[in-house]
Amino acid sequence: MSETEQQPEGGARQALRAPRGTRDVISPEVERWQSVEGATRETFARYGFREMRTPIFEDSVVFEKGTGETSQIVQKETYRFTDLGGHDLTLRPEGTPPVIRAYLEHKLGHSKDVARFYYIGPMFRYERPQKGRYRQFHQIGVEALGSESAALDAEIIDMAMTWLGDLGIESLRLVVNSVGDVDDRPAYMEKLVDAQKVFLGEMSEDSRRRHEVNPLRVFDSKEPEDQPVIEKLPKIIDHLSPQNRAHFDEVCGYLSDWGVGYTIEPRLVRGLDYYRRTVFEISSSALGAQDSLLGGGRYDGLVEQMGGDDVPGVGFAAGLERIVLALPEGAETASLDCYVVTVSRDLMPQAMALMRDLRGRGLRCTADFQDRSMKAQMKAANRSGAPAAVILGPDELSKGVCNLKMMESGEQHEVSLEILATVLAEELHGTGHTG
RNA sequence: GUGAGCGUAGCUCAACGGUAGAGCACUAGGUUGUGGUCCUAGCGGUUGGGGGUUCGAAUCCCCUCGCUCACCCCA
Repeated sequence: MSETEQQPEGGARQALRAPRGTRDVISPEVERWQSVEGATRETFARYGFREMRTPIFEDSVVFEKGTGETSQIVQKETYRFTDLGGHDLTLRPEGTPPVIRAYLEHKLGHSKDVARFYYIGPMFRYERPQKGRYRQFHQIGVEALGSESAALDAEIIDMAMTWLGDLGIESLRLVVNSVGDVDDRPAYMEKLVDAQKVFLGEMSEDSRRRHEVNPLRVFDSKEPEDQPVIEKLPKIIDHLSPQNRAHFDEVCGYLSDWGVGYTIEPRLVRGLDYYRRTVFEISSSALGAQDSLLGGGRYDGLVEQMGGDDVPGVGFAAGLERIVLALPEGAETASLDCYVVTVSRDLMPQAMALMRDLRGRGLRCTADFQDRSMKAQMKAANRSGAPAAVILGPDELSKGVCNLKMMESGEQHEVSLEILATVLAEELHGTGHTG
């Protein structure tokens, strides 16, 4: 706990960097994020979900009650601090508890309709960074509160698969399982713990620890030595109560009817403690060790645990960074319609006026602001990716025209300044450069 | 928190004990008003930071910071 100053920092100038585990999302990557976000909003809207934006920090109790005081996330991975007013706050490590907090705070369950929300935003966990894992990462999540219908579970799983498929992500693998609830979980846990005790000597050190902390997670072990043991342990899927078994079969029935490919994975046990009954996970082989793109499940009981009525819920969260990583290569779209080039620097006022006019008509344009030679401006125009260059010189201006040069073909012709915007729009449309 | 690998110009890399180089990129010129090819020239690094060994360190040793991958955990 003792803080020792250990930062030589000898040199005069130490480059400033983004904090460990955080990153800057810069063009062209940021355009990929934007396209994912746009497609996400459209897809979710088709299923009746509305966006909810909650604060990125909450009173720490929100996560203690929601995520769980004993969970690893809350115990070891939160960015938790006391603000100047003495409030105990936590940067949100996941999206579900804040949504439920807001649902309760604003009495959104009042109508008894199923409340459907989605969120997109940063989450924070103090972990060792790795491929597809960051300290500030971004999640896209959905929550549906107010129904325990298996149809809802199936719909949400279907939406998740449709969504990721529409984004163009290939090699998706959907696994589903049921982890039971109060009806069958306590009895099963006893059986599981007893069974594990028999094999303790054969289990890895990590799994012996899991046995103490969270016996279910032994199923998650990747240790080779644990695999034979796991095979012999009782599976919760075989110990479900009749009603939970029926619920799970119904979910699977829907998926089968719809042709959604899935695998029942008895070993799937999600990390968060609040999951009940249906759990699912979608992974992609396009990623490394952190191959889980999306995970979710039902969390009946969580709303009550957070101080509300007994409202059932189901949802999922997906990692935006991982989705972007798994995305297929896409063509870059031009971010400019034209680049304005002047023959000499004293024409800058005319160039500025022209650009104001073009922008007013909805066209995207820019120019060189460093008084560089025309050749340099043309190089910049080329680099900018703009499909067209608009050239202004004394000759053109005296005639009230400009030279419109299409960069790809190299063709160039005079166009009256008055109709430039229209002509340009037509040219761009014709060549599919409207991006 | 644990383990392994790696940090040299904007980028990708070379030099592996004798005071740092290439390609690409960038800038300018060849073209007195025109980019993307070509040619020429130029800019650019106290080799992540600190300490040590040595006559001499990018190169060897230690510490530190960071990156990467994996464990863990999870999106």
